Amino acid sequence: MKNSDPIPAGARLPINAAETQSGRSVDATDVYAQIYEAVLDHRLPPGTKLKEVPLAELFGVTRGSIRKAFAQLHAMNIIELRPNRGAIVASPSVAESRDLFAARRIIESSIVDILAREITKPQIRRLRMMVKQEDLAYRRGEIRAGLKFSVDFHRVLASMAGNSVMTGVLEQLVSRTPLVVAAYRDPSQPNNCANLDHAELVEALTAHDADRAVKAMKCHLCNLENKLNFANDTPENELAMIFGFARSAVAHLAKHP
Amino acid sequence: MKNSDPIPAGARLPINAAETQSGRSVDATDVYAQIYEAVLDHRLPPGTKLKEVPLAELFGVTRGSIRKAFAQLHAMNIIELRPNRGAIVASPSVAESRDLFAARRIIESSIVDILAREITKPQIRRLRMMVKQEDLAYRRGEIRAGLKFSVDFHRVLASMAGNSVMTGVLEQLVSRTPLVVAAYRDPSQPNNCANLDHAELVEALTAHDADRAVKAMKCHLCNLENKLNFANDTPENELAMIFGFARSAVAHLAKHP
DNA sequence: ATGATTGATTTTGTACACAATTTACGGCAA
DNA sequence: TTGCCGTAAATTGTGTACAAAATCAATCAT
Repeated sequence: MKNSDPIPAGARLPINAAETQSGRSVDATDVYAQIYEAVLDHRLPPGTKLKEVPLAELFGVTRGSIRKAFAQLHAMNIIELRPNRGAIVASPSVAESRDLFAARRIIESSIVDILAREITKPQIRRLRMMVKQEDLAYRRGEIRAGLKFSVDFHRVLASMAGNSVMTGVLEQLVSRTPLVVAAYRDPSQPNNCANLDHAELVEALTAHDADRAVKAMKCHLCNLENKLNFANDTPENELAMIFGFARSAVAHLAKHP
Repeated sequence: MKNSDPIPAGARLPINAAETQSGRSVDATDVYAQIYEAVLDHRLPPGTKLKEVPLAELFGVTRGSIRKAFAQLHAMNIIELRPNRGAIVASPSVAESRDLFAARRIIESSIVDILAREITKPQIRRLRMMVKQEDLAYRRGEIRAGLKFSVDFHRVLASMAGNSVMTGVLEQLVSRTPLVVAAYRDPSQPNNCANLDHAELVEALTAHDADRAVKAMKCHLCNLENKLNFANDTPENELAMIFGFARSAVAHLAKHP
């Protein structure tokens, strides 16, 4: 075992080499999507080193494509790019994580405020359907699928407000959120991500009650944030928890195993 | 004249080759900054084609560095990257431009709302100084410098609110704004960018009057937007203006001369 | 043991060359 | 003229090789 794999075993990316039987070839965009998905459902925890050559071989592409994907992931704040030291999955600080939720509260409040006034019947139907799908997934125990529906709910909400710039902004914030959850998830909490909150929000929108919708959104985001455990400054760091104090100095020992 | 230059003559980038006498070498980050600045003060109008080889020679770097800078500029929505067809300075549509201003109203309103409550004396001093500098620049006729101060005022405001994520979001929106102005500027309007609005905003913040500050910010952004001429769908297109109708069909003829 | 140093190995950064694609140009026919 | 090809030039895309840097491991001194 001379070349220890940077990607945790048992948390493999779901790629069977590249362009094997499927015929479709893999490019930088696909690499981006695959890595993003892996981060989304916590198969790549924060701090994981992403080496170019192994990834290139895994996807069956050249290092150039990997680097291009890296650049995009970096632009979305999903990975960190350290000069001459490669890429690692970003591990957002506590402050950054709180800021992220605060930003989402501000932006998504505005979105539902707008939407409550002008939402249409077909849009309501679509939202109801999404909530139902999400619920179904969680009931079935399909946590990954549920999580994706949950995230997409917010994306769709944003796009319905009809402001392309706001949609783009929220896309970035929503993309970063799973990373924060991965970093600070409290194992004692259940992870059926507040599906009831989504339902309540849709009800408020149906009633065209902007205030209620805004309140529902803020509550929802606060609920999400409150489920996290920001006690220790160093995400995914057992040592700090064990010894009851959190220092950056000891943190990196546990982060890069 | 066999190889017509894509960069308009007389609108040259302000680079004297690269690493000539200065000693400091030029890399992708510098390229990014230079191109961004050129877009900021309208030396590179929307639609301008950015060819890799000429730029690489101009900056004295390899094409790779140019491409890296392109990727970053693309992530900030400053240039458009068309597969196999190179990069052009983005020309935001009317809808996108309006959305941008709407987004800024929402986000910057929240920022000043927060800031009005917790702004400190030193922060107020700093803002006053910036307004003064800006004013001075415009009075001297230094439009470029004034514009930069004007933009930085919003950046600093955002950073003072103390939310790093919001700061980053606003950075993107602020960066895109000069592009919209370049695309839809009304030549009949003066371009001393509403310095009085900034002063009023600082007054409101000094009085810790959140409502007044929010109103001032919204007014300011509306003023900026109203100065633009969205009449013709095709930015920088004289033909459409001359003939009194704006069609995409004829637009691209004028956009890529 | 602990810490520093050196050399080997791994990993990232970059230049260059060639392939693929698009664009520009000129001739030819309607 | 106007429109339509076909060729040539220009431009972008990509793989490869090599250079630079950082990491790792073993050794040695404290």
